[in-house]
Amino acid sequence: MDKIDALKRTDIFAGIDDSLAARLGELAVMRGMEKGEILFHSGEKAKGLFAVVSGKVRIYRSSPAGKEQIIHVFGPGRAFAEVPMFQGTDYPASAQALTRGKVLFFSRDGFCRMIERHPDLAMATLGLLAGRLRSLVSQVSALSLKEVPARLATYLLLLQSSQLTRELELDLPKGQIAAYLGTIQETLSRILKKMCEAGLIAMNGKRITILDHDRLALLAEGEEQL
Amino acid sequence: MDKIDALKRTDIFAGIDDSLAARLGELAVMRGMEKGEILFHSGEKAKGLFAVVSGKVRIYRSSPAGKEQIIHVFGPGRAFAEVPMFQGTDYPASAQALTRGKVLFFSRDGFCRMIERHPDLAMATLGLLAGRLRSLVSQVSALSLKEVPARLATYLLLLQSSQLTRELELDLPKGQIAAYLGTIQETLSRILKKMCEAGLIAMNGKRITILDHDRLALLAEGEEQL
DNA sequence: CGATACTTTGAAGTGTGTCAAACTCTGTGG
DNA sequence: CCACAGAGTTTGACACACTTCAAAGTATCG
Repeated sequence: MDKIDALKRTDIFAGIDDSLAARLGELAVMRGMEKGEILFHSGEKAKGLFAVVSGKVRIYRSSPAGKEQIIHVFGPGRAFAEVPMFQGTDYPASAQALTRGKVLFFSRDGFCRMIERHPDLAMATLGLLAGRLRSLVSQVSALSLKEVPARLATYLLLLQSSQLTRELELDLPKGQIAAYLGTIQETLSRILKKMCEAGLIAMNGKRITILDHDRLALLAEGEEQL
Repeated sequence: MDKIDALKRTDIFAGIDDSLAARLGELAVMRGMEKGEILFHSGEKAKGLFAVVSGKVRIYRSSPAGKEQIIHVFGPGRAFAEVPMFQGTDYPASAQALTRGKVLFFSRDGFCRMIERHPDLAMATLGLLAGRLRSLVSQVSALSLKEVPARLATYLLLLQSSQLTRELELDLPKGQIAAYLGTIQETLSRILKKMCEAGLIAMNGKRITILDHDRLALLAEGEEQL
């Protein structure tokens, strides 16, 4: 896939006009990534902005003790590392490839100059940041207000909402999902088991079927317990 | 309450500087809403951004079958419809006033025009959102990676960094601080006591003195325990 | 000075993390 | 095709940080 095509498929640059796309294309560098590869570390000086072309990238932070909290997981078409473009200069979190794939890279200076000159690009970026802000706010409240079962229920319902059926396939290994939910594999495993026993879901490896959508929603709201 | 005041109390524009606030203030329109009033319908083209000044607004979607799903309920200070506003897309959900109240409205056209005329407004708003994202990222990771003592230590050091002396005054009732740290009054109280006993701080009501800055910093990093 | 809000302290209960081990699945190479 | 390695997953026993519940103590303000 060529660069211009790829960048038109990203959330930030969707809908831009051709001449601008061409110029951004000159700016962009396509690069491959291997599974497990670190794209940047938290605290490092930001060199630029990324957009996923193929594969998956996780944005996370780790504690000295080695525990990790996943902040986001981005798939094709999603841009990341925008924050240091506009505030501060170092990455607030680390990025690692979850799979083999490709990313587009835009250097910081070039991108900033583009934004200043093109108001609609600025608007698109504002939209992107506003969306991120929203998801982080709900992540914060979930982490501090809800217990793991409620967070898991929310996650399952979110995954399912993008499906047509009552089935869903976990898009990440369970350990990664646990890290996203702010917990660990073992706890996740136990809670999934409880959910099965309670008749809320059925599980078969990575495939999960929602059996009782309403009670799962109650659980997600914290109005009911497991 | 006047417009400038109100917009400074909103989540997205909190911490905005005065000149920017003044310019946004020109753009903003304060309007009343009656209980039950529909502010916009899902699928409508986004005309702008709202922020609740007083009262409550619910964001909901209704299915073809007539069933309604409430997605959010927003109270004073919360902005909504930012994403579609910045992206120029349709409203993905509907908004209805749950109570009598007031909202601030920022029209998309006006905002766009202002951005075109003042590119620095775009950069400033981007910087604002980016800064909030940065702090939210830290909050998310702190909640799951650090224990309460470490979060509290971080908070104290943050408060103190804006002071000239080693003393600091708690800006919120302790119950509120506890909520911010993702815990409860009682726990906070106990940990403060422990910190006193360990000689890290001295406490006198709402006034706290940092006695051992270095060890507090180690605690905040999770490198040491209480 | 009394009422209300805030804070502190104690005892008991619980969700979740830790450690350790067994188990399953997948793909690889002999 | 089987055996093996390695990652991912599940399970159990145990420890502990934190919450809950309850009550007493302390500020603050009319």
